[in-house]
Amino acid sequence: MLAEAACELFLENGYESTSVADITRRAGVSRSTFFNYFSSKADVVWGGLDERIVALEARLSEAPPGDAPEHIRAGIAELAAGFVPDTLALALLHATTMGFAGELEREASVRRARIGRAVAQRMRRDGAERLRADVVGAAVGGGVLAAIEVWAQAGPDRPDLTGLVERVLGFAGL
Amino acid sequence: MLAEAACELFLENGYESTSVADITRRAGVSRSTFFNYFSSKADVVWGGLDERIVALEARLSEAPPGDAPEHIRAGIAELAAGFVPDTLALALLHATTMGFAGELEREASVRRARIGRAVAQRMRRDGAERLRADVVGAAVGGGVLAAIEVWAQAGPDRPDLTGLVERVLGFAGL
DNA sequence: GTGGTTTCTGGATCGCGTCCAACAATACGC
DNA sequence: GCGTATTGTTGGACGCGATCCAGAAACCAC
Repeated sequence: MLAEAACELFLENGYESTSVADITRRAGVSRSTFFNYFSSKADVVWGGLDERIVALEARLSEAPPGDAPEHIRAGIAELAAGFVPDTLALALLHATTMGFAGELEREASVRRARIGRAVAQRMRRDGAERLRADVVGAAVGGGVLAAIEVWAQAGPDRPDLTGLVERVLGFAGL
Repeated sequence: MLAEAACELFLENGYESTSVADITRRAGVSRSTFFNYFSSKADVVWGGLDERIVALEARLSEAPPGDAPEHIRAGIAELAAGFVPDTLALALLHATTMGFAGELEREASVRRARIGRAVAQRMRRDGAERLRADVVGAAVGGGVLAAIEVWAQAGPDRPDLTGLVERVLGFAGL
Protein backbone atom coordinates (compact mmCIF):
# COMPACT_ATOMS: atom_id res chain seq x y z
CA MET A 1 0.00 0.00 0.00
CA LEU A 2 2.84 2.35 0.80
CA ALA A 3 4.45 1.80 -2.59
CA GLU A 4 1.14 2.33 -4.34
CA ALA A 5 0.36 5.49 -2.44
CA ALA A 6 3.86 6.78 -3.16
CA CYS A 7 3.55 6.06 -6.87
CA GLU A 8 0.23 7.84 -7.11
CA LEU A 9 1.56 10.91 -5.36
CA PHE A 10 4.76 10.95 -7.39
CA LEU A 11 2.67 11.02 -10.53
CA GLU A 12 0.27 13.60 -9.17
CA ASN A 13 2.72 16.06 -7.66
CA GLY A 14 6.16 14.87 -8.64
CA TYR A 15 8.82 13.20 -6.57
CA GLU A 16 10.22 16.20 -4.76
CA SER A 17 6.91 17.74 -3.88
CA THR A 18 5.78 14.54 -2.22
CA SER A 19 6.85 14.20 1.40
CA VAL A 20 7.04 11.00 3.37
CA ALA A 21 4.24 12.37 5.51
CA ASP A 22 2.09 12.74 2.39
CA ILE A 23 2.66 9.11 1.49
CA THR A 24 1.85 7.73 4.91
CA ARG A 25 -1.19 9.96 5.18
CA ARG A 26 -2.60 8.57 1.98
CA ALA A 27 -1.65 5.03 2.93
CA GLY A 28 -3.31 5.48 6.30
CA VAL A 29 -0.34 4.55 8.43
CA SER A 30 2.05 6.46 10.59
CA ARG A 31 5.24 8.03 9.42
CA SER A 32 7.27 5.59 11.50
CA THR A 33 5.78 2.68 9.63
CA PHE A 34 7.14 4.00 6.38
CA PHE A 35 10.68 3.53 7.61
CA ASN A 36 9.87 -0.02 8.66
CA TYR A 37 9.45 -0.86 5.00
CA PHE A 38 11.73 1.55 3.21
CA SER A 39 15.10 2.78 4.32
CA SER A 40 14.49 6.13 2.69
CA LYS A 41 12.14 7.94 0.39
CA ALA A 42 14.47 7.19 -2.49
CA ASP A 43 14.24 3.51 -1.67
CA VAL A 44 10.67 3.46 -2.95
CA VAL A 45 11.88 4.41 -6.38
CA TRP A 46 15.36 2.90 -6.48
CA GLY A 47 14.96 -0.19 -4.32
CA GLY A 48 14.51 -2.52 -7.26
CA LEU A 49 17.64 -1.33 -9.00
CA ASP A 50 19.58 -1.24 -5.75
CA GLU A 51 18.92 -4.92 -5.14
CA ARG A 52 20.31 -5.72 -8.55
CA ILE A 53 23.34 -3.57 -7.91
CA VAL A 54 23.98 -5.44 -4.66
CA ALA A 55 23.81 -8.69 -6.59
CA LEU A 56 26.22 -7.28 -9.16
CA GLU A 57 28.64 -6.21 -6.45
CA ALA A 58 28.51 -9.64 -4.86
CA ARG A 59 28.95 -11.42 -8.15
CA LEU A 60 31.88 -9.30 -9.26
CA SER A 61 33.68 -9.48 -5.94
CA GLU A 62 33.26 -13.23 -5.59
CA ALA A 63 33.98 -14.26 -9.15
CA PRO A 64 37.30 -16.04 -9.69
CA PRO A 65 40.22 -13.98 -10.95
CA GLY A 66 40.85 -13.54 -14.62
CA ASP A 67 38.47 -12.81 -17.46
CA ALA A 68 37.30 -9.59 -15.91
CA PRO A 69 35.57 -8.34 -19.06
CA GLU A 70 33.59 -11.53 -19.33
CA HIS A 71 32.52 -11.42 -15.68
CA ILE A 72 31.48 -7.82 -16.09
CA ARG A 73 29.51 -8.49 -19.23
CA ALA A 74 27.72 -11.35 -17.54
CA GLY A 75 27.02 -9.36 -14.40
CA ILE A 76 25.59 -6.43 -16.28
CA ALA A 77 23.50 -8.72 -18.44
CA GLU A 78 22.13 -10.30 -15.29
CA LEU A 79 21.33 -6.88 -13.91
CA ALA A 80 19.41 -5.99 -17.04
CA ALA A 81 17.59 -9.30 -17.50
CA GLY A 82 13.97 -9.12 -16.48
CA PHE A 83 14.31 -5.64 -15.12
CA VAL A 84 10.82 -4.42 -14.20
CA PRO A 85 10.96 -1.51 -11.77
CA ASP A 86 7.58 -0.03 -12.51
CA THR A 87 7.96 2.72 -9.97
CA LEU A 88 11.36 3.80 -11.24
CA ALA A 89 10.18 3.90 -14.82
CA LEU A 90 7.21 6.03 -13.84
CA ALA A 91 9.23 8.46 -11.80
CA LEU A 92 11.88 8.69 -14.47
CA LEU A 93 9.35 9.21 -17.20
CA HIS A 94 7.62 11.95 -15.27
CA ALA A 95 10.94 13.63 -14.51
CA THR A 96 12.79 13.43 -17.81
CA THR A 97 10.08 15.46 -19.44
CA MET A 98 11.04 18.47 -17.33
CA GLY A 99 14.80 18.04 -17.60
CA PHE A 100 15.30 15.41 -14.94
CA ALA A 101 16.91 17.75 -12.44
CA GLY A 102 17.09 17.79 -8.71
CA GLU A 103 16.72 14.92 -6.36
CA LEU A 104 16.09 12.20 -8.90
CA GLU A 105 19.18 13.10 -10.85
CA ARG A 106 21.19 13.06 -7.65
CA GLU A 107 19.94 9.62 -6.85
CA ALA A 108 20.63 8.43 -10.37
CA SER A 109 24.20 9.63 -10.16
CA VAL A 110 24.69 7.66 -6.98
CA ARG A 111 23.65 4.46 -8.74
CA ARG A 112 25.87 5.29 -11.70
CA ALA A 113 28.75 5.57 -9.29
CA ARG A 114 27.93 2.36 -7.45
CA ILE A 115 27.88 0.33 -10.63
CA GLY A 116 31.02 2.07 -11.76
CA ARG A 117 32.82 1.30 -8.53
CA ALA A 118 31.86 -2.36 -8.63
CA VAL A 119 33.17 -2.70 -12.17
CA ALA A 120 36.33 -0.75 -11.45
CA GLN A 121 37.13 -2.81 -8.38
CA ARG A 122 36.78 -5.98 -10.36
CA MET A 123 39.12 -4.69 -13.04
CA ARG A 124 41.71 -3.60 -10.53
CA ARG A 125 41.59 -6.95 -8.85
CA ASP A 126 42.61 -8.35 -12.21
CA GLY A 127 45.55 -6.02 -12.46
CA ALA A 128 44.06 -3.09 -14.35
CA GLU A 129 45.57 0.24 -13.52
CA ARG A 130 43.50 2.48 -11.32
CA LEU A 131 42.69 5.32 -13.68
CA ARG A 132 41.80 3.00 -16.52
CA ALA A 133 39.60 0.88 -14.27
CA ASP A 134 37.74 3.94 -13.01
CA VAL A 135 37.21 5.25 -16.52
CA VAL A 136 35.81 1.98 -17.79
CA GLY A 137 33.73 1.53 -14.66
CA ALA A 138 32.24 4.98 -14.98
CA ALA A 139 31.51 4.32 -18.64
CA VAL A 140 29.62 1.17 -17.76
CA GLY A 141 27.76 2.79 -14.89
CA GLY A 142 26.80 5.80 -16.95
CA GLY A 143 25.80 3.62 -19.85
CA VAL A 144 23.59 1.37 -17.77
CA LEU A 145 21.74 4.32 -16.29
CA ALA A 146 21.39 5.89 -19.73
CA ALA A 147 20.00 2.61 -21.02
CA ILE A 148 17.50 2.54 -18.18
CA GLU A 149 16.41 6.07 -18.96
CA VAL A 150 15.94 5.30 -22.64
CA TRP A 151 14.12 2.14 -21.68
CA ALA A 152 11.83 3.97 -19.27
CA GLN A 153 10.95 6.54 -21.90
CA ALA A 154 10.09 3.83 -24.41
CA GLY A 155 6.61 3.52 -22.95
CA PRO A 156 4.72 0.55 -21.60
CA ASP A 157 5.45 -1.70 -24.58
CA ARG A 158 9.15 -1.30 -24.10
CA PRO A 159 11.61 -3.87 -25.33
CA ASP A 160 13.97 -5.68 -23.01
CA LEU A 161 16.79 -3.77 -21.38
CA THR A 162 19.25 -6.43 -22.46
CA GLY A 163 19.73 -5.18 -25.98
CA LEU A 164 20.41 -1.65 -24.81
CA VAL A 165 23.02 -2.64 -22.24
CA GLU A 166 24.79 -4.83 -24.77
CA ARG A 167 25.26 -1.85 -27.01
CA VAL A 168 26.41 0.15 -24.00
CA LEU A 169 29.03 -2.43 -23.15
CA GLY A 170 30.29 -2.22 -26.70
CA PHE A 171 30.68 1.55 -26.42
CA ALA A 172 32.52 1.07 -23.15
CA GLY A 173 35.07 -1.16 -24.78
CA LEU A 174 33.85 -4.44 -23.36
CA MET B 1 37.00 32.53 8.35
CA LEU B 2 34.12 30.19 7.69
CA ALA B 3 36.13 28.16 5.22
CA GLU B 4 39.03 27.96 7.63
CA ALA B 5 36.87 26.90 10.54
CA ALA B 6 35.20 24.31 8.34
CA CYS B 7 38.52 22.89 7.19
CA GLU B 8 39.79 22.60 10.72
CA LEU B 9 36.69 20.79 11.88
CA PHE B 10 36.62 18.51 8.86
CA LEU B 11 40.15 17.43 9.67
CA GLU B 12 39.46 17.07 13.37
CA ASN B 13 36.17 15.22 13.24
CA GLY B 14 35.56 14.37 9.63
CA TYR B 15 33.12 15.86 7.18
CA GLU B 16 29.94 14.12 8.27
CA SER B 17 30.47 14.60 11.98
CA THR B 18 30.82 18.33 11.49
CA SER B 19 27.55 20.23 11.44
CA VAL B 20 26.98 23.66 10.02
CA ALA B 21 26.30 24.81 13.56
CA ASP B 22 29.74 23.54 14.59
CA ILE B 23 31.36 25.55 11.84
CA THR B 24 29.57 28.78 12.61
CA ARG B 25 30.19 28.35 16.33
CA ARG B 26 33.91 28.09 15.77
CA ALA B 27 33.88 30.95 13.30
CA GLY B 28 31.94 33.08 15.76
CA VAL B 29 29.04 33.92 13.47
CA SER B 30 25.44 32.86 13.29
CA ARG B 31 24.18 29.90 11.38
CA SER B 32 22.34 32.14 8.95
CA THR B 33 25.56 33.83 7.95
CA PHE B 34 26.95 30.53 6.76
CA PHE B 35 24.30 30.35 4.08
CA ASN B 36 25.10 33.88 3.00
CA TYR B 37 28.49 32.65 1.86
CA PHE B 38 27.89 29.04 0.94
CA SER B 39 24.86 27.56 -0.71
CA SER B 40 25.30 24.34 1.22
CA LYS B 41 27.68 22.51 3.48
CA ALA B 42 29.00 20.63 0.48
CA ASP B 43 29.74 23.95 -1.21
CA VAL B 44 32.61 24.52 1.21
CA VAL B 45 34.37 21.46 -0.12
CA TRP B 46 33.16 21.34 -3.71
CA GLY B 47 32.74 25.01 -4.55
CA GLY B 48 36.07 25.25 -6.30
CA LEU B 49 35.41 22.32 -8.55
CA ASP B 50 31.83 23.40 -9.14
CA GLU B 51 32.96 26.73 -10.53
CA ARG B 52 35.18 24.95 -12.98
CA ILE B 53 32.37 22.64 -13.97
CA VAL B 54 30.15 25.64 -14.63
CA ALA B 55 32.87 27.06 -16.86
CA LEU B 56 33.13 23.73 -18.65
CA GLU B 57 29.39 23.61 -19.21
CA ALA B 58 29.39 27.12 -20.60
CA ARG B 59 32.37 26.45 -22.82
CA LEU B 60 30.97 23.22 -24.23
CA SER B 61 27.51 24.59 -24.83
CA GLU B 62 28.75 27.76 -26.52
CA ALA B 63 31.52 26.29 -28.62
CA PRO B 64 30.84 26.15 -32.35
CA PRO B 65 29.58 22.89 -33.80
CA GLY B 66 31.96 20.25 -35.03
CA ASP B 67 35.17 18.95 -33.56
CA ALA B 68 33.45 17.81 -30.39
CA PRO B 69 36.39 15.70 -29.19
CA GLU B 70 38.74 18.62 -29.51
CA HIS B 71 36.40 20.97 -27.65
CA ILE B 72 36.00 18.40 -24.91
CA ARG B 73 39.73 17.82 -24.60
CA ALA B 74 40.33 21.53 -24.36
CA GLY B 75 37.54 22.05 -21.86
CA ILE B 76 38.73 19.29 -19.59
CA ALA B 77 42.29 20.52 -19.83
CA GLU B 78 41.11 23.96 -18.81
CA LEU B 79 39.25 22.44 -15.89
CA ALA B 80 42.39 20.69 -14.72
CA ALA B 81 44.82 23.52 -15.30
CA GLY B 82 45.89 25.21 -12.10
CA PHE B 83 43.42 23.27 -10.04
CA VAL B 84 44.08 24.07 -6.38
CA PRO B 85 41.09 23.24 -4.22
CA ASP B 86 42.90 22.91 -0.91
CA THR B 87 39.78 22.10 1.03
CA LEU B 88 38.63 19.39 -1.37
CA ALA B 89 42.03 17.73 -1.35
CA LEU B 90 42.07 17.71 2.43
CA ALA B 91 38.59 16.32 2.78
CA LEU B 92 39.24 13.73 0.11
CA LEU B 93 42.51 12.71 1.65
CA HIS B 94 40.96 12.33 5.05
CA ALA B 95 38.07 10.32 3.63
CA THR B 96 39.75 7.98 1.17
CA THR B 97 41.74 6.49 4.02
CA MET B 98 38.54 5.09 5.51
CA GLY B 99 37.01 3.94 2.26
CA PHE B 100 35.55 7.22 1.09
CA ALA B 101 31.96 6.31 1.85
CA GLY B 102 28.92 8.30 2.77
CA GLU B 103 28.24 11.91 2.06
CA LEU B 104 31.49 12.75 0.32
CA GLU B 105 31.09 9.92 -2.13
CA ARG B 106 27.55 11.03 -2.84
CA GLU B 107 28.78 14.52 -3.58
CA ALA B 108 31.57 13.20 -5.75
CA SER B 109 29.14 11.17 -7.81
CA VAL B 110 27.07 14.26 -8.44
CA ARG B 111 30.10 16.03 -9.91
CA ARG B 112 30.97 12.99 -11.97
CA ALA B 113 27.49 13.12 -13.42
CA ARG B 114 27.58 16.86 -14.09
CA ILE B 115 30.81 16.59 -16.04
CA GLY B 116 29.45 13.57 -17.82
CA ARG B 117 26.26 15.34 -18.78
CA ALA B 118 28.10 18.36 -20.12
CA VAL B 119 30.31 16.17 -22.29
CA ALA B 120 27.44 14.01 -23.47
CA GLN B 121 25.32 17.01 -24.43
CA ARG B 122 28.17 18.40 -26.48
CA MET B 123 28.59 15.13 -28.29
CA ARG B 124 24.91 14.80 -29.02
CA ARG B 125 24.82 18.31 -30.35
CA ASP B 126 27.38 17.13 -32.85
CA GLY B 127 25.24 14.22 -33.88
CA ALA B 128 26.49 11.46 -31.61
CA GLU B 129 23.91 8.91 -30.69
CA ARG B 130 22.49 9.18 -27.23
CA LEU B 131 23.77 6.02 -25.62
CA ARG B 132 27.24 6.46 -27.00
CA ALA B 133 27.38 10.08 -25.87
CA ASP B 134 26.31 9.14 -22.36
CA VAL B 135 28.87 6.36 -22.15
CA VAL B 136 31.72 8.59 -23.25
CA GLY B 137 30.51 11.41 -21.04
CA ALA B 138 30.34 9.16 -18.01
CA ALA B 139 33.81 7.84 -18.80
CA VAL B 140 35.19 11.36 -18.86
CA GLY B 141 33.36 12.39 -15.72
CA GLY B 142 34.43 9.33 -13.82
CA GLY B 143 37.96 9.68 -15.05
CA VAL B 144 38.26 13.30 -14.04
CA LEU B 145 37.04 12.54 -10.54
CA ALA B 146 39.37 9.57 -10.29
CA ALA B 147 42.23 11.77 -11.40
CA ILE B 148 41.34 14.30 -8.74
CA GLU B 149 41.30 11.58 -6.09
CA VAL B 150 44.67 10.27 -7.16
CA TRP B 151 45.98 13.80 -7.27
CA ALA B 152 44.64 14.57 -3.80
CA GLN B 153 46.26 11.48 -2.37
CA ALA B 154 49.61 12.41 -3.89
CA GLY B 155 50.40 14.66 -0.94
CA PRO B 156 51.35 18.31 -0.77
CA ASP B 157 54.08 18.06 -3.44
CA ARG B 158 51.62 16.76 -5.97
CA PRO B 159 52.19 17.16 -9.67
CA ASP B 160 49.78 18.98 -11.93
CA LEU B 161 46.39 17.48 -12.60
CA THR B 162 46.87 18.01 -16.31
CA GLY B 163 48.94 14.93 -16.92
CA LEU B 164 46.45 12.71 -15.16
CA VAL B 165 43.44 13.96 -17.05
CA GLU B 166 45.25 13.59 -20.34
CA ARG B 167 45.72 9.93 -19.63
CA VAL B 168 42.09 9.72 -18.61
CA LEU B 169 40.95 11.24 -21.87
CA GLY B 170 42.99 8.63 -23.68
CA PHE B 171 41.26 5.84 -21.80
CA ALA B 172 37.92 7.40 -22.61
CA GLY B 173 38.66 7.26 -26.32
CA LEU B 174 39.32 10.95 -26.84
C1' DG C 1 25.28 63.76 12.55
C1' DT C 2 21.75 61.72 8.70
C1' DG C 3 20.24 58.47 5.37
C1' DG C 4 20.75 54.48 2.75
C1' DT C 5 22.88 50.16 1.66
C1' DT C 6 24.84 46.01 2.96
C1' DT C 7 25.61 42.51 6.21
C1' DC C 8 24.45 39.87 10.19
C1' DT C 9 21.23 37.69 13.25
C1' DG C 10 17.61 35.03 15.55
C1' DG C 11 13.76 32.51 14.99
C1' DA C 12 10.22 30.08 12.54
C1' DT C 13 9.40 26.52 9.36
C1' DC C 14 9.96 22.43 6.59
C1' DG C 15 11.65 17.76 5.27
C1' DC C 16 14.52 13.63 5.88
C1' DG C 17 16.14 10.26 8.82
C1' DT C 18 17.10 8.00 13.56
C1' DC C 19 15.87 6.36 17.88
C1' DC C 20 13.02 4.62 21.48
C1' DA C 21 9.49 3.45 24.67
C1' DA C 22 4.72 2.27 24.76
C1' DC C 23 1.19 -0.18 22.75
C1' DA C 24 -1.73 -3.46 19.84
C1' DA C 25 -2.10 -7.79 17.37
C1' DT C 26 -0.87 -11.88 16.21
C1' DA C 27 1.06 -16.56 16.81
C1' DC C 28 2.57 -20.23 19.88
C1' DG C 29 3.05 -23.49 23.80
C1' DC C 30 0.41 -25.67 27.18
C1' DG D 1 -9.26 -21.74 27.28
C1' DC D 2 -4.78 -18.82 28.97
C1' DG D 3 -0.34 -16.59 29.51
C1' DT D 4 3.40 -15.39 26.83
C1' DA D 5 6.69 -14.28 23.05
C1' DT D 6 7.14 -12.21 18.86
C1' DT D 7 6.02 -9.00 15.62
C1' DG D 8 4.08 -4.73 13.92
C1' DT D 9 2.57 -0.10 14.75
C1' DT D 10 2.57 4.26 16.77
C1' DG D 11 3.69 8.84 18.55
C1' DG D 12 7.05 11.74 19.89
C1' DA D 13 11.53 13.66 20.56
C1' DC D 14 15.75 14.58 18.45
C1' DG D 15 19.51 16.19 15.16
C1' DC D 16 20.57 17.71 10.78
C1' DG D 17 20.38 20.50 6.39
C1' DA D 18 18.15 24.09 4.15
C1' DT D 19 14.84 28.16 3.27
C1' DC D 20 12.68 32.36 4.48
C1' DC D 21 12.08 36.70 6.65
C1' DA D 22 11.90 40.73 9.64
C1' DG D 23 14.60 43.32 12.43
C1' DA D 24 19.06 44.72 14.29
C1' DA D 25 23.72 46.17 13.46
C1' DA D 26 27.60 47.87 10.92
C1' DC D 27 29.23 50.49 7.30
C1' DC D 28 29.86 54.33 4.04
C1' DA D 29 29.02 58.62 1.73
C1' DC D 30 27.59 63.08 2.26
